Amino acid sequence: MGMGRPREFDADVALDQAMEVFWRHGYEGATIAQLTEAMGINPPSLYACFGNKEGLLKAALDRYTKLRGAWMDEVVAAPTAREVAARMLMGIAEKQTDPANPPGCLLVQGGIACGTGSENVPFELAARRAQNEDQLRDRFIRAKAEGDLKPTSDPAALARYVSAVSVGMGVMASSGADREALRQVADVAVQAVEAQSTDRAS
Amino acid sequence: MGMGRPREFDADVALDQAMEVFWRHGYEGATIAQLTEAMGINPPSLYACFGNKEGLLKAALDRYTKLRGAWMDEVVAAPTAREVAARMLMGIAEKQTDPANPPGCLLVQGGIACGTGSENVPFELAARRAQNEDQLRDRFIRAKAEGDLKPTSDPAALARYVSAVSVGMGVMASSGADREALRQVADVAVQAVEAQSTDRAS
DNA sequence: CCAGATATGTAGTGTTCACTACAGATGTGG
DNA sequence: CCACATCTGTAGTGAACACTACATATCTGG
Repeated sequence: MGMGRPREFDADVALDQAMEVFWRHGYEGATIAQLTEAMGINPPSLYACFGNKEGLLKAALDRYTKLRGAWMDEVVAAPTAREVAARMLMGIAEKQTDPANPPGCLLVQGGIACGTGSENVPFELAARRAQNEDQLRDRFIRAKAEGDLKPTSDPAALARYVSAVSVGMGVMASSGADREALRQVADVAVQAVEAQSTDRAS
Repeated sequence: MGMGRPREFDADVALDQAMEVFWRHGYEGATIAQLTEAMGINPPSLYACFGNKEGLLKAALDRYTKLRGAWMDEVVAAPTAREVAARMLMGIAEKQTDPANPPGCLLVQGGIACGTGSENVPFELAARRAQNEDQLRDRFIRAKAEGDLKPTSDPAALARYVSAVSVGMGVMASSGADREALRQVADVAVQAVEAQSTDRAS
């Protein structure tokens, strides 16, 4: 029994192109024709490899979060909660206005509200955003235990806050806000985390 | 020359129903069939009254911002910048989890990314969000002039920040965050505005 | 070189979409 | 009661959609 004809395209390269299309047009706004053209393949190859349109989105999301995982690790490796928030939000200001990608964040642009039949697309995106929030929360729990955050602070609320600001910045970026505007937002936002921090010399 | 047969439905009532459909499914996810059913009319009535699907969206957005205008006036009527931000964000926590409406904000859920042919829908929504931001900015400019905000503060950046947090909270609400979770985010967010405020006894 | 297995390109499939032609209904002005 | 204008319901329109049948091509194992 042979192993069949080998695939003629690189799935990861194709996913990078698909990511861009979903990023720019959203799940429902992206058509199979646009996706296949960007990926450089024909519909049967797409369906053989990813199952269907939603399967392709999930694969693209997997790749997206995998690519961003290393960066998130750097973010939570910062020495203080304040610095974690600063790295996170300043990094987001950069990334969401990187001309190499569509503006904003795929986990938001992908689809916040969808039509009947695609209801779980928003859930899928929300779940991936929640992963980042959980990572922040765990880091802030540690910061509180270390005395870096005040005893009265709520690490889960802080993580949710930073996550909310990130999402808001992404929407702004997608509607034309430039890098400097986002940096200013990040700068203000960090001050709330600072207000929850202790005054220990760093 | 007669005036023709009178309309059998109330345009505002119909718009309220259309708003809800756009809010829940987004512009592209909402179908004419869903809209006409919710509005209790047939397609020809819809097109005669609103032109096309995009015209209906604009009319629904007009009604949405009109209904919310009174509330925004109350928000900026607060005595201090801090109180403005608190009213705004706490009010948003309430509104975006009001079971009478779909979760989140129509100006975001309506469509952040759209397919080819609907490119100006995201622009349209962004323009309406910018109106709120401008209103906040003007209020913060006044607060700075009054000595309520520090001389080093940037009213435009503060307004952009509050707007970003609002949007982020809306996305969270749409993905299931409950009222208490949003209140906590608002609570943290206000502290950044507080950090930009002077210490005058209020 | 053959059999089995998987990938590819062409050319569709049925369905759903936004939108409308048309005929009948209901109003106003004379 | 009539001419005219606007609305309403029925029943579609062509286009675009996600997805696929099928013949052909390219691999492995024997």
